[in-house]
Amino acid sequence: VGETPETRTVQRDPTILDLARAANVSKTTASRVLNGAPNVAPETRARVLETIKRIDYRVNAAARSLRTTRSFLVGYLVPAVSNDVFGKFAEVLEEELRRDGVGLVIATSGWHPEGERLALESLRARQVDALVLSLGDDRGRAAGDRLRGIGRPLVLIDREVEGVAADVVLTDERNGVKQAIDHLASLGHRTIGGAVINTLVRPGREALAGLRAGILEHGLESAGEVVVPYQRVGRQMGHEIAEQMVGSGSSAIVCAVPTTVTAGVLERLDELAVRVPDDVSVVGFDDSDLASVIRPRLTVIARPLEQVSQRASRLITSRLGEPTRPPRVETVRMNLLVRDSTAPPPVRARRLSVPQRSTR
Amino acid sequence: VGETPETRTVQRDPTILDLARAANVSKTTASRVLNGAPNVAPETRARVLETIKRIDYRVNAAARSLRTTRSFLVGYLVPAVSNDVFGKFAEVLEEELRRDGVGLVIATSGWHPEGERLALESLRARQVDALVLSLGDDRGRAAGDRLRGIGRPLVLIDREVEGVAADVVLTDERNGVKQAIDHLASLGHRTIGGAVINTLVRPGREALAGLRAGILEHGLESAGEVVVPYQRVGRQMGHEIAEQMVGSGSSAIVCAVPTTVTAGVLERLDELAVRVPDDVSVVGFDDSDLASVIRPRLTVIARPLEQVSQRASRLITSRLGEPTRPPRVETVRMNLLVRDSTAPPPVRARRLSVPQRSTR
DNA sequence: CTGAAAGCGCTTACAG
DNA sequence: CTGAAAGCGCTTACAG
Repeated sequence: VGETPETRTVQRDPTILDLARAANVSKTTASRVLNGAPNVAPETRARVLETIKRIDYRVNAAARSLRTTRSFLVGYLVPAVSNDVFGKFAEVLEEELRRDGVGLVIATSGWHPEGERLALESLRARQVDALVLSLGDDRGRAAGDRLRGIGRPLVLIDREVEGVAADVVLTDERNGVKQAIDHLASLGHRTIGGAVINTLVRPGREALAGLRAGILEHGLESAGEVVVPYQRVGRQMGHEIAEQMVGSGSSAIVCAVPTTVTAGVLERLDELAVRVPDDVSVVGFDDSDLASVIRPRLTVIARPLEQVSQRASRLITSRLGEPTRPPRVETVRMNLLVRDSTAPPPVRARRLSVPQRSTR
Repeated sequence: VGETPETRTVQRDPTILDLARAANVSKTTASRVLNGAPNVAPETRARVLETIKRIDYRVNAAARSLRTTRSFLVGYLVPAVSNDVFGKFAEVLEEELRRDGVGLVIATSGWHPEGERLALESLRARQVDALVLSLGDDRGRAAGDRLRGIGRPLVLIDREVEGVAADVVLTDERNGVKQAIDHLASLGHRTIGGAVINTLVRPGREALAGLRAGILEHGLESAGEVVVPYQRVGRQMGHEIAEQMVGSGSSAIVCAVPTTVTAGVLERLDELAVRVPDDVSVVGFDDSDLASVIRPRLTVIARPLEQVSQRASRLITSRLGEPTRPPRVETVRMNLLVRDSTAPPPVRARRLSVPQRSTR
């Protein structure tokens, strides 16, 4: 009542036209200042900048995107953000991208192929400028076909998909597992069992290869291999691993699996009255909050999680700036962190392995 | 060479005009089908739908946003997504919102006020339709002033900011802590210490109130209160809590703090050769992967994390559909989950408390 | 150094 | 049930 139309229009956010008028310039000049273009007189620039603050102007992201065909959004497809490792990836990725004014949209697959398809679709619909992918399967034909059709820059984390032009950040799990076995062998272990994440993803394949290579190289005996499907990631799976490894007389277990699984292994070993590391040594995988809370303090082979996501973010930035450059593959090393869950094998076990040793 | 211009234009995504032409309708009709408007002839609709599939059309999000002034994006401001609890919130939130075709953009504050300001700013710039906030401080004037200026629907998770019209999902930490104390009192504990998250946030204030009320109600003795600043969330803080509580003769510690802190408490107790639960009982807060991995299995008061984020997502949906409805406040209860970290106090301690009992 | 004008791909009254 | 046209808020050649 009694208000002028102007005062009632307060709700509407100021547009670039409002800004231009308030600063007494054209939209073009206002836009130039907004985008840091060089050809603007210093006083003009200062005046526009001051006006931006005064009227609390911020550019309309949708309009800018429509014009530039860039959404300034990157999507991250991930099995579960609540997972200790993927959560860390997401966190660092977002921090890095934000410096370039790029936002991170997440979509979770829930560890399922169909969920992954849906998540990917939602990210495409969102018209992200690039995608970072922690896929649940990098081997199936479906993965490759689907990815090829996306038409946006792709960064794969620890995955290799054939026939897809993507930038890739790899971790050397093969070497990581080898480090673990070197460590165990030097402690005197002769019979070693291993659990790896499913071989549909590269870390599983590499860890398995490292396991076999290490055992062969040191002339050890394998107490068996367990492959963990994504859908079975959890403590229960760990229980089964523990049972199998104890059953086959392993004095050390390399757990190249998510930490919840390793926690299940320890849990079951404890229930079976098998002491760690006195009776059995355990090596975990990755060093997150989760691992840090487990007792005994876990000896782990750890991916440098921050480094992986930093590299992923840099690959994105460089790719967005130079869309046609050839795909890049970067590899980071894993680190063996020796703590309290590994020790020399018990005397009994050592004795048992002696005859085998001399047989060779 | 020799290609027609058409074949070279393959890169460009089809627009609604391409769709309309291919389906032999107008842009208007195409748009109607896209948005499920009712007034389209069944055959027309079928034809357009078929064409959408055939040419793999998907609507340009930026253009749609520009027209509708909706970005179909919700922002989640959070101290750290790698945190077990916030990660879970983010995950469920994304799953729920996706059903409504809404994406989730995250921004992390790194537990710092300045980081929070920046994160909030980046979310605003992203022009999200609504914001979900896990703030680091819901008391300071800054929080309220900043939030009031946002001009977008707000959902606060476990926070209360005065003078801000926001929908809110609360957890009843006061009652949760009371449940823990009831439990401890019924086990025979007479001297109880407590640690709570900082009182700049509601859970800290409520937990502290619950702690005091419970101790008073049962006529117990307080072994002291420790308040944990956000910046000090970590195991080291837990060490200090353990030392203080042991020093003041507490036979039970209520840890209404992030699980990493509680893990630090257990760690230090172990180093001090104080057994849990034989010498001291410990109650943790929240039940995540982190808590599930700690030994002894933690008795906890737990927020129903999925429920909290589901409610948050529903509040958003309803708010977006009905922007002017009055703000809603919903409260969920905490659950006491009794496991292995709580037991009757040691006999010595029980004896000590007897005289006090009879003195009353 | 500055500005007028076109156009990005949609949605939505409006008219029929 | 269908379509022509306007316009959302920007950026970017183009001209001066």
